[in-house]
Amino acid sequence: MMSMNILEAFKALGNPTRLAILQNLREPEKHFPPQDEGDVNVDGVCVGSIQEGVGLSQSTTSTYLASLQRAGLVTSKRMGGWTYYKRNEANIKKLIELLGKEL
Amino acid sequence: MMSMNILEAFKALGNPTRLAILQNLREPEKHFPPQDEGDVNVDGVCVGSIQEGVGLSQSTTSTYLASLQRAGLVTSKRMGGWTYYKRNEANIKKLIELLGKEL
DNA sequence: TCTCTATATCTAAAAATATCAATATGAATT
DNA sequence: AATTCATATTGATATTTTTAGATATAGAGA
Repeated sequence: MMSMNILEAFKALGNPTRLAILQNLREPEKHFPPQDEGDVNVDGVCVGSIQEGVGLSQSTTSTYLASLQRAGLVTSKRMGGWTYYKRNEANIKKLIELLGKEL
Repeated sequence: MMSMNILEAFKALGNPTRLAILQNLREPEKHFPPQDEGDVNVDGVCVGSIQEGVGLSQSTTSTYLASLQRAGLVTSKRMGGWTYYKRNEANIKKLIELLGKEL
């Protein structure tokens, strides 16, 4: 299990789009359309759907998701041609606990 | 009382120096020298002492402190020629609670 | 008033980030 | 194998952040 790093998490979330992505992923079915393959609640949301939500280019969206993943805030799962991203709830919880202690 | 903004807090703390300043201010007497006027625990720490700790220029240190203050994470008090900065514990608590709910 | 001393602000340069278009990759299908 | 679709990566530019030096300000004391 990844050990969370406060600074890296802050850097990733200090951007309005990346913060919004993580927050929207709290209630996937509320913010993203249903998917043919993969349940948004179970498997995560594909990059294309996330891109529509944020209104930025495909490449920027992909880069942002990679950044959130490096910070340990989301996980990705490849299924066929799609990549599904979802929140890493365990790490987010860990981060909040860490903040309570060290911030 | 200022209402905390998650994004602004993340932006301010997504910098290693600013994060370290806030963390060092948790235990002022452990990280900063005693002051002739003003108790580091009660009144806060003057800019000069904070600057020594971070090893950056006076102007940068002052700018960083202003940024932390705009984000609601510290307060400042002017006494004579010195400005003393201390943590805004109420807002920091509020921020952590907000993160627990909204992040 | 003149001069220190501490801090804030202004200006400018260098470094990092944001962002997109183009291209590459990889899986599924024809 | 050629095509298509979704995503990742690369290359390039625009914007923001970082950072320091110079200057301004304000209080304390000679």
